[in-house]
Amino acid sequence: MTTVPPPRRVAPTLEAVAAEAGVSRSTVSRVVNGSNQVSPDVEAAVHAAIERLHYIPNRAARSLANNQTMAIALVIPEDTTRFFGDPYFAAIVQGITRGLDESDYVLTLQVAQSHPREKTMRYLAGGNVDGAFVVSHHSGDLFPGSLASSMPVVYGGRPLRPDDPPAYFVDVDNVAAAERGTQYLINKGRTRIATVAGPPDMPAGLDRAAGWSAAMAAAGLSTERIAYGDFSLASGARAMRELLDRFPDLDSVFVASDLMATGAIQVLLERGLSVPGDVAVMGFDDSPAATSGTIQLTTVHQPSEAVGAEMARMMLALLRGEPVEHRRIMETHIVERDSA
Amino acid sequence: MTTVPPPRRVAPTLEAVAAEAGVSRSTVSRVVNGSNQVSPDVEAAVHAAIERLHYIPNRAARSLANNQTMAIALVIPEDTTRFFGDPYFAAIVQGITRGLDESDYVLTLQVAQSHPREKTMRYLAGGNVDGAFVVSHHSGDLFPGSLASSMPVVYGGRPLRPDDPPAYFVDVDNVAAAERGTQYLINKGRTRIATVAGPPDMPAGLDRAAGWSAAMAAAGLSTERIAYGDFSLASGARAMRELLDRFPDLDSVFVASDLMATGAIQVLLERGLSVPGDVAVMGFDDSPAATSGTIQLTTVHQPSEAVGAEMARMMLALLRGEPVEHRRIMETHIVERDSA
DNA sequence: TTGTAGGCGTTATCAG
DNA sequence: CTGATAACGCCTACAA
Repeated sequence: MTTVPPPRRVAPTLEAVAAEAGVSRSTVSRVVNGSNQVSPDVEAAVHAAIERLHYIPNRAARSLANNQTMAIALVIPEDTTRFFGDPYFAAIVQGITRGLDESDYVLTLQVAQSHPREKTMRYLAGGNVDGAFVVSHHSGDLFPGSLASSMPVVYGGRPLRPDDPPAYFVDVDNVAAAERGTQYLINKGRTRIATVAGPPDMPAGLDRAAGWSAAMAAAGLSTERIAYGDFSLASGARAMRELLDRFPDLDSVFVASDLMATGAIQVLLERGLSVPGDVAVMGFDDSPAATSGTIQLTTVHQPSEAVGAEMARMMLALLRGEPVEHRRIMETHIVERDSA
Repeated sequence: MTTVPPPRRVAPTLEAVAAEAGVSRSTVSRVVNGSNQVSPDVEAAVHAAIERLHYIPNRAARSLANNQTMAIALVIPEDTTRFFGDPYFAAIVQGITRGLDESDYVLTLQVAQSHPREKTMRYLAGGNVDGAFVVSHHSGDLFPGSLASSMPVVYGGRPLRPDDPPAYFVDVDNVAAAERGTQYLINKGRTRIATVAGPPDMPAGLDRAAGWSAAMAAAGLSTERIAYGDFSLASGARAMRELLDRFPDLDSVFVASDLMATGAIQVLLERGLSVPGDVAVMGFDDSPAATSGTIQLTTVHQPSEAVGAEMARMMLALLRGEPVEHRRIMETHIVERDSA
């Protein structure tokens, strides 16, 4: 049982440093902000004083004075558990924080669960951040363009809604990547290639299904063997069962995520089918899930953490007022392992 | 290619609202802060003005004036990917955000990767937050007591270091919970019960192993069948293999996390052993991982999200200056499913 | 019950 | 190159 001490801090201020160094506040402010208009000796003296007093600038005062919060929101429009259940997002967040490390910006977490999203909007609209990252399974269905007009917004993954006004985002070319993944299966001589697709209301789900479809069509193969999951392991298993029941003749499957692929493989083995012998399976992501199962996944690698880092870079540039291209597409490639 | 508009906001201020409502700033401030010293009609008028102008208080100004940041740090002393790879943490974060929802506090994410943790410390020491949540696999190995003396700190999970000064934390009784889980196996008639323990440098790993050990000893059973993992799925598989190699006679295994249990089961099945027939397996967590595999896990349930919510409640109380007990222990119970 | 006046710690504009 | 001197938007005695 203890009560916290009264809040008022006793941190040294600019003023104190100025006194200590025998100069004016303005001068201290200048050296703190790295102005080059200060004579070397004065600068040294100030630095010494700062050191001695352990001075750290007060963020609130700074914000108030120059109207910048030095904070960026990380908006997650859904349940954290679900969100982070997908290693892809964890990696993106990792990349974002890494990308912001060098800067003075701080990340504030905004979990906008369905209902109280109003609080989030008020927070953002209240000018409490200088920009926002939006990353989600259903990116774009939630954030009015009004937001983007008041501050830089960078999306992780292509927003679902039509591009008006054009949004900033970084993503991979899911269509092309899926096409290539499917082509790999075709090259291996597979012909009855099924797919476990992601939800049709998410860009990644949509695009990967489209890529599979395109590759199949181009090869003159049937595109009827399709089932949907929601990117979770369990849904992958479910979809695989459905596929097996409806198309017992399938000889391979292109799965839209490693997590789902893991579930699919479990079902395959459970039914006594060999992988890749009877059924080859191709994943997507190259997340930790790809190598944590019994069978190492052959999969389409996408640089998730790099996507996050790129988002950070984009945001920083936007914040500096530099011109920035709206979309940044990262490279993917196939990682050959044991499942196909 | 677009450049962002100049940053300066044009948000209405207290002043503007005052003018609009025909009162003074103080009065507006009072109604905004819910003072009861305002006559109903004036209050109504002010509210109307606020509504009309879409006024939102400026956080920086407020912070500056009353020396509170209304922000709480969420400190994660490690790789996000690894951190969120464990559903337990995702759930805790979920609980924290939920618990903070009603309040005006905001969460700032501090990923203190090994090296630049200094930045984090400076940030915290700089008075940029009013408190800090610390949640990690290795909680406690990193944060000097100095931090706790300058602001409320609430840990998720018992800190590893001796309790001086006593830290605030919420956790479950891992020893007792593990004991009960092991006892369940004993009650089922198992006798050669192995364990896949967590890392010995984490409280949860330590305590659960101790619980298993205690239950075994109390029943006069051998405590030699032990292997260690790091709470990841892959490590669970690895440990299970080791166990099988060293103790081919084992008839069950108490695993310190569902994720590891999932890996263990994969290995068991792979080796042609039936679960729970040949080997019963008991998990720990009751996370989504418990029900996402082929075999539904019997496991020790711990209320992860509630832990987070409780952390938030504790923090809020601390921030209000209310007396708060240092440790809050949440209940666990066994969930019977198919693996044991 | 309401208004006045300072101050919170910085930055920015202008003289010197 | 350096130092006054206003803001920045809000809170809070103190007065009225």
